Amino acid sequence: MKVSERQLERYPIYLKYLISMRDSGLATISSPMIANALTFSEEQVRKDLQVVSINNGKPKTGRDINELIRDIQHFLGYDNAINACIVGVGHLGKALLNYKGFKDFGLNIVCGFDSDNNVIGQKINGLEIFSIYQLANKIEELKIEVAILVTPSNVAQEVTNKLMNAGIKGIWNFVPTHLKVNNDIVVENINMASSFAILNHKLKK
Amino acid sequence: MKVSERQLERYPIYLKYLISMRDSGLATISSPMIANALTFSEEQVRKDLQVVSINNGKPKTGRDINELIRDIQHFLGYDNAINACIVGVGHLGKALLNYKGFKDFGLNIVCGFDSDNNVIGQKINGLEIFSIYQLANKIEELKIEVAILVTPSNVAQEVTNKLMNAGIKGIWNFVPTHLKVNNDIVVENINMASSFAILNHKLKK
DNA sequence: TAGATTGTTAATCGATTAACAATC
DNA sequence: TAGATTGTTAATCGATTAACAATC
Repeated sequence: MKVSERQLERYPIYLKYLISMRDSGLATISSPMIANALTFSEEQVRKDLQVVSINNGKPKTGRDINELIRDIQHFLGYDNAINACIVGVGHLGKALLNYKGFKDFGLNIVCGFDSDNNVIGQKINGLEIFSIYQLANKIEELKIEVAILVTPSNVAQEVTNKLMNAGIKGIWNFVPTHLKVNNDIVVENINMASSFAILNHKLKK
Repeated sequence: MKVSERQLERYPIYLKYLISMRDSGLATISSPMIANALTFSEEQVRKDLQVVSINNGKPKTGRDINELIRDIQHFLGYDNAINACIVGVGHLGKALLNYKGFKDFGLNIVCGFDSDNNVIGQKINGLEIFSIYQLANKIEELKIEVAILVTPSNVAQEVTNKLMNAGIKGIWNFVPTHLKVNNDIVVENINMASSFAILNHKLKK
């Protein structure tokens, strides 16, 4: 079963909503109800949920909400956490080191890296900051698969090259720079400028 | 001329690349060259650039790089800055208050808001933090159009309601919660869980 | 001139929406 | 039973890619 990226993006949104509904005491939920709450179409919700659900829904009642939550979490791999590091301990890097939400989606931050001697050796939120020269060692030792890239733009590609040499598998790139990587490396971008372009465009009409 | 959201997301990516090429001394650039650098298809690049360009490209040479930069910046509204505020001065809120990159894309952060008396009245990066009770006043006084929402999840909707009452026009939502808003309010989400779902999915196959 | 790149029009591809019989 | 919701199959919609004549 193949899923599109748009579709993948929707599952965490379903999940958040379903958890809040469960916490407010709901036991079952229907696609039209979810669709209405999240302003998706009900056909889309039904299709999306079919893809991840082990059991069928029941006509007239919908789906068991706990089962659905479990199925989505499993599908998204939340029960199989990935170790990650923060690369670049500036304002945003520090904020991400302190962010509590990552473990909710199976992302386990184990340390940070920086090139600045003033931060190397420090602990932030209990996580040690290592020198960029220790990348290869620590990635292997701590079984780090993903680097969360939050360096200044001008060094992003150079650091990316180091990460590739150090054996990283994926890069979650918060830097507004297009990274060139080997084609066995997975890159996913958080691009604030792109997101804001949509907001701004909608505002101006 | 209508543009899709996917397309809008690409323009800031073009822009970053074009500026770096200009800074390295290039005067003109062709669609195939851009396509190759950013791993887009050349047809797509050509179509995208046609939409925003005032002048046509020249067969065999391509487009004037400065003109192209100007056209994209104008199309994205970067020459018509929008005032915004940070709502919620936690780790991420502080990082965004300190972030230098916003003004590059026409976003002018003018202040922050929080409910915690320990931060109200402080200045971060020269920007004053006001009480959430001053929302309506300050939004009018400082001509704030956009709120950058970085509160805890559990108060996001409640704060959103306050923002709507205070006359906000757009919300850039960094909180992983689906916001219910009046349909004259523009919402754009930065959803880290959604982005990570894509990364994780690609990693696991 | 030859050839790379352009702009435009047509074809393909993929995702969303609609339709509808099945069923709890 | 009646009716809401399901799963599935077909239709539509929109975006990307391909084709190709025009041109610097």
